[in-house]
Amino acid sequence: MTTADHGSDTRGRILTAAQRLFAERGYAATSLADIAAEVGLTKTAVAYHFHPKGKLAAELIAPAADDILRMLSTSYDTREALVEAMVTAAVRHRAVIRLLMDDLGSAEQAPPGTPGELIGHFRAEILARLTGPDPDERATVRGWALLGAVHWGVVHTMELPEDVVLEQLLKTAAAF
Amino acid sequence: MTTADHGSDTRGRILTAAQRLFAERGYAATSLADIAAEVGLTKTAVAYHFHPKGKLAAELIAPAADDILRMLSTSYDTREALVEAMVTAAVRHRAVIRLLMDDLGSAEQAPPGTPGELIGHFRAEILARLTGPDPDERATVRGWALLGAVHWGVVHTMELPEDVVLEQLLKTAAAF
Amino acid sequence: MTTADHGSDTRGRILTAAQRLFAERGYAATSLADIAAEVGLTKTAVAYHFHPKGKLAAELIAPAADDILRMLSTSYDTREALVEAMVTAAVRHRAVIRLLMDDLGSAEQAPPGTPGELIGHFRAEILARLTGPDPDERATVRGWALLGAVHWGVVHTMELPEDVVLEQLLKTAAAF
Amino acid sequence: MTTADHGSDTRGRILTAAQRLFAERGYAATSLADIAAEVGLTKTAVAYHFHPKGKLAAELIAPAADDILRMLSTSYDTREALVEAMVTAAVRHRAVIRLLMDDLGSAEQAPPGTPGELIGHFRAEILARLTGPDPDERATVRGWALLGAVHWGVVHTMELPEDVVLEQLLKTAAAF
DNA sequence: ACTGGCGGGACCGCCCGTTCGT
DNA sequence: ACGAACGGGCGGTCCCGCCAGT
Repeated sequence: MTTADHGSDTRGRILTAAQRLFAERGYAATSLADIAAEVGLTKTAVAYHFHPKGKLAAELIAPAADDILRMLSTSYDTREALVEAMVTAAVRHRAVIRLLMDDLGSAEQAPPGTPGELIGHFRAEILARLTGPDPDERATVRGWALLGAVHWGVVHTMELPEDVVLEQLLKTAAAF
Repeated sequence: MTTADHGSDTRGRILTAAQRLFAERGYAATSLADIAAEVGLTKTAVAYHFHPKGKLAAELIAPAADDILRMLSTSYDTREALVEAMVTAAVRHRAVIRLLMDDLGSAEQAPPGTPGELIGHFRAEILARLTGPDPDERATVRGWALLGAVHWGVVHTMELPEDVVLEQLLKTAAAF
Repeated sequence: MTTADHGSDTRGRILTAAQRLFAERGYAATSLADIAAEVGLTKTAVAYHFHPKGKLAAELIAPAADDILRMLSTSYDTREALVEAMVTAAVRHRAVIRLLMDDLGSAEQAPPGTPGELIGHFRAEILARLTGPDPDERATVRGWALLGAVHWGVVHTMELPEDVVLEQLLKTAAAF
Repeated sequence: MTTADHGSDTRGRILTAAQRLFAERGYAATSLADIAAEVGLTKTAVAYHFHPKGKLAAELIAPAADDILRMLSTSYDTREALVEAMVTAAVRHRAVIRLLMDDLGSAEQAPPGTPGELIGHFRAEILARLTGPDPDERATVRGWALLGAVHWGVVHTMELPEDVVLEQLLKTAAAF
């Protein structure tokens, strides 16, 4: 209605299926055929809509990436505020957080231009914000630990209500 | 020198190379050819020593798996003691912890008998120990978060001195 | 022309080529690449149409297997009638008889479900019908000899006219 | 005792094992490793004694081949006499007849020099003797049928007493 | 918008043959 | 005489990408 969703929105259905499968098996372990089968199409149809495979991931993570980018360009008064923003973003985009923080960074060789490159920078940037400039070794460990806590806390609790996860994760992260 | 190391210990060199590559790219993303190239051999030579590919992973994680198993069969007085044991084990085996906690669980289909199955149980068991029996949703989130903190805290700080990582991670985990 | 033959009937051409090569070299000794080269395709294209390799064999022997099955479920008045039916079927399907009676039975491990298993039963069943129930050793030898006569008489005379082979084989078999 | 059987006659044990496996699975489907395992050796040991794999087959079929050659250079008064000689030879060498008449002829490409070439000539020669010079199509069919009868009658009755097989096969062959 | 057909490439497993060393 | 170690090559499977149709 917003614009014009032509034919029962195949694109959307592909996106949804891909999101699920990527979240379950990971990006590299999910083939176009798997996705196609899930939607009831052929591999070609999927490839038609999302040309190379990477574009599927790119489109899925786009809103999340925007949020993160915005977060990164914001200056928070306290570390607590930053952590809160981070956790909130992670929970809101939990369906694709694995792609953003793990999968694409390792799976692809990250040739410049692909999302893979971007992922690497994300993690590095967020870590930098968490640890401050020129961090010592201990701060680095703490930073990664926090990132891991949020990541796993979100990824492995997909079946739990979103607000519960958010609330608890905020509490947990604050303890760091 | 002790007994007779025939080919300047090719097996060991393969193991070392594989450990590095698995840690960097993950199990599934590392081919026998990659490992072979790293050691200066052909795929065939690698396959000769470890056949099939899974045995390589199995041998790499064996000591770590033993430690974890021992940990799981031990009853600790306090939760703190359990966490400490867990963190210590994770750090000591940090070179293969990714295989143990992530990679094999997703990569392989986990047909019964393969290590993949074992991995799944590991995580579930450890989580159960952390959260106690019949946990509520919040405890579950906290449990996964702790696991994630340890995992990432170890995996992404491979170039840092082991004792520093251990010390800091113990502190961080205690805060949970 | 009838309906729509898309790619000048590649499937059929593959089937034909495979039939020839299987008959000449045997199933196991014929690779997908061999077949592909014969048709002017790549290995991939062949695998696309018949996947896995076993399906090629399965499709080739299907009509013959049906005939044999029908034969086995028919009760003939005289032994002569049975032999005649057997010879007729063998000659009619001479292009694939090697697959049916020899190749698949030995080549594949015959894990239940594969055609290999079926082949073994075929031979055993036919033999049982020829020798009658609870045969003595001499009858067994005679049975196998008849089977061999038909098999070789058909397989090694592929370039001879079908009706000549049939006629002569019927005469020969009757002498048993 | 005749000469000097050095080390518990490893050669002989390899030969025996190979004979069995070749008879069961066929030449191509039997690997050097299979044979080695059967004898309790490594592939290398087998390869040491029989250099390429073909020599194993060659040595196994040598006595049988000699018999056949002698048969082919003999002129028999009647066709019956020829058939009798043929059947007798086949039964006597039944353990390797599959190699002689089937396996090597198809498995190897028969590059000149290998036994494969020889096999092809064997069959052609024997057929020629059976059918006479310049045979018509019907005689050819009959010839192959006889060959097949003998072959299968021998190959599929390996567990039966040799004399029973011989006696019955002579009778059967006479009916042709 | 969607499909069938096909190519190219990579990976693992298998097998034979060979060079060392014992 | 025999074993450990290693190379080269092939076979089947899977996956992504492309092109011509519809």
